[in-house]
Amino acid sequence: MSSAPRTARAVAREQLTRAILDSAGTQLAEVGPAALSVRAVARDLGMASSAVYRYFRSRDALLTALIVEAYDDLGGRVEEGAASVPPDDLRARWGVVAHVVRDWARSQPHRYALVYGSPVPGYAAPEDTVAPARRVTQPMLELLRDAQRAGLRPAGPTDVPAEEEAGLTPVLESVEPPLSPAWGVAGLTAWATLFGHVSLELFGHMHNAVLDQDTHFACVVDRTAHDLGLA
Amino acid sequence: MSSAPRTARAVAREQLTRAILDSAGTQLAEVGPAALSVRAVARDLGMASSAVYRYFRSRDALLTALIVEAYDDLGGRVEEGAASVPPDDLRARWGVVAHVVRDWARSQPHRYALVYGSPVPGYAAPEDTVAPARRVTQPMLELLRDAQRAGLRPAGPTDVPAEEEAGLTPVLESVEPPLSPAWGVAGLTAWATLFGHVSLELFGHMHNAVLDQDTHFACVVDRTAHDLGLA
DNA sequence: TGTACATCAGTGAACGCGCGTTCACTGATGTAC
DNA sequence: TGTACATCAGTGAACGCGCGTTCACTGATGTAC
Repeated sequence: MSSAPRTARAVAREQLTRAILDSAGTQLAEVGPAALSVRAVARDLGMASSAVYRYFRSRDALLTALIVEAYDDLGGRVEEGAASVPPDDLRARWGVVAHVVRDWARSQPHRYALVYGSPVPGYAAPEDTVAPARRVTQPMLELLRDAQRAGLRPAGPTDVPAEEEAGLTPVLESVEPPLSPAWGVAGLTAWATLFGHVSLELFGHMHNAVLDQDTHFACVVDRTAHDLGLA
Repeated sequence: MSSAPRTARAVAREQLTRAILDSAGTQLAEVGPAALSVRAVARDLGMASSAVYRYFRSRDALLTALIVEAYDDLGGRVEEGAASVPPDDLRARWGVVAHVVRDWARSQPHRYALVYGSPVPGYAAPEDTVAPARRVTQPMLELLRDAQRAGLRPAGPTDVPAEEEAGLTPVLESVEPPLSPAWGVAGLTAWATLFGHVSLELFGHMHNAVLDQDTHFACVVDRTAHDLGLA
């Protein structure tokens, strides 16, 4: 149980767990989450289907692991991206975060669809997925907090009804010092724009409308930056 | 073949076609599009599974019919909503359109997911779905055109790069007179915000963030209205 | 109006395939004395 | 260090179930003379 000298069994277990997740990830890209099959994974790895149950308690547990992995992967990249620009260049930070999300989604469309697309029927995501999911949004919230701290103000109306202010409590208090209601609404709107754009593009709704997706996305990011008062 | 005196066969065919679509719609809500099953529909209607093939050439054809029906249903409601307010009250029109989309999505989440959620793996939507899909967006484009005509201007930056202007051609020219590039970018951004918000809410990403969904949506609609220069 | 023929809806069996999960079991790896 | 025992990974058969699609066929409905 000590840390350094891994036992042969533990090493094998770790490797096979990875191999199962990788194979399942490939599956996912081909048949989608609803058709993800324990037997197909086992077949792919040349083992009995029952053996997979030594590693994942059920098909749903395997799906949960894939979801957590996807959030962690994207979350890690967003964190890295946010940290890669000068802390006080908020416009650049927003641009990097937005482009990281879109680039990741485009390079791994099935993983994006797994976490931000339609829910998988009959599957209820357990609590384990909540914390990884937050890794993606937390850097955005910190960006808003820093903008507020810097004395910036979002564009547009700044008067938020009391009812809304109360309803936003979880968002507003997810950073220290807490966000003002106006920043909360502006941030949630920008969040909807970003993920809305990526979903529409990835799911094929822009195909007949916009010819140059990269250029258009840059414009949308610019617009949202203005809306957030960052430029 | 004359119009009034329908033959008994034609009447029966129409009714059974409807019954199949209704049953498939129920299926959809329970197991999702990927698991939609011709045999289950047949079982539900008490007929042989092979009989369904007299009505739909394949499972995919059935899925296509459901998609077309969903777009037509939502599109019709959006059209009605847009027509239900005074033509020159553009702020009200945007509000109605936005709320129609969200209300429809919340009341029929599986149908919303079918058309705006993750693509169904292995299914490629045929050309037949393009026109119905446009029914949803066309009233929004006409709203933008009317705003432009009325001399309004979207908030934020109005200088659009030439590259983007060229890429937006399909959108800009989908109404008469065509939209300016600034209106195109603003409109596409608002579109992304609207559908992004609805997807995030419906797919469970707001659950831990926002307590009062109705109030928050009203705030987002208000923000986008300002962003479009409508209020 | 009645009859002969063509069209169409629906059947049931069949093809070839898939799935998640459990269970008793074998044989290898790890651990404690 | 060597041995006895416990733990664990992996097997293969089984349970009970599902699927899309095709095909030859029956019997009812529609049509043309």
